[in-house]
Amino acid sequence: MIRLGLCCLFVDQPIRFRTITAKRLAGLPRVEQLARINAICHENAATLVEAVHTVRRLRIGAYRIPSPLLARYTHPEVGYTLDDLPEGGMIRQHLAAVRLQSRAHGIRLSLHPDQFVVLSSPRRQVVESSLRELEYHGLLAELVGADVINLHGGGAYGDKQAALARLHKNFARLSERVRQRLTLENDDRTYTVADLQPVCRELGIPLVYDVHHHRCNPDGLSETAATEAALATWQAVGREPHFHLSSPRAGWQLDDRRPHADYIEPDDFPDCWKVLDCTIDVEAKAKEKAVLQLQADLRQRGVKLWSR
DNA sequence: GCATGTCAAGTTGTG
DNA sequence: CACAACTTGACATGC
Repeated sequence: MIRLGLCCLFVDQPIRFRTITAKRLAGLPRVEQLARINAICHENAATLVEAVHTVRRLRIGAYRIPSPLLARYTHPEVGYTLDDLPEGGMIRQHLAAVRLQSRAHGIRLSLHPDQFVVLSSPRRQVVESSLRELEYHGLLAELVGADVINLHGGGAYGDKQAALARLHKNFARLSERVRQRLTLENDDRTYTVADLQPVCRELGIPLVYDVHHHRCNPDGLSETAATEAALATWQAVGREPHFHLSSPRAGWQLDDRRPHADYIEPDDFPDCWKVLDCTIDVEAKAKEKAVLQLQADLRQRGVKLWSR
């Protein structure tokens, strides 16, 4: 059975997450900073409850939580912990409600730290801030019950093997709760499935196969072979596979096919995925509308879809 | 009122 | 060598 996932945001549904910049907070006294952060985090946690509820109502089986949910959590100047916030307890309660709701309804939750999180960097500061950011994701994942923290390989710096060796070494510095959730994803410029598979096997972590990135950044593997390679990493840990799908905004024939389209072109859905039991995050600008449209298109083509 | 620019962070590839 | 792309809302500033 196929489970399609929504990534972070909604277009039609009235669900909006809030944020604040560090610069905006910088001039305020600490108490005032924490009050502003508290209001945003509290609202975002309540919004997340609504998001999961809405996803369930729309019969969408997976949801990627926005990383900045707890705004500026790891910022060196204005960072904080939940215990620093006046309503930290309430925020924890909302996040616990998300965990219970997602478990009760079988909705799979994931996180995807952004491009600043790089475990392969030769720069110490970059690695240190990445570790901090990943620990924040680990805390959030534990509180809401997300089983995937998905990361890219990062830069190559002229030597992929050396870079992956650094990633390998830095992985050991992560807490248990991050390590048991971390996954690696092939990207559209540097690391392919062929590059990442050995690292994933060594680390005992799963590989998130993004077929759109594979089409932009090929490695000689067929889509079937890449799918098989990724599947093996999920089977090794006894968990449901997780893939990514998107369609190019400007068509496959143009130079730059990396930007994502509003919707998924059904023909871009790999045939070899149609019979799998797996989660597929839909990366499309039209967000929940694109997920619902693809569900309808796949159903029409006889694909069995998750629905409850 | 509306358009525009800025905001923590990394890296690659283009012009 | 500078800068756009990945990506999005909040707010300040200027017209």
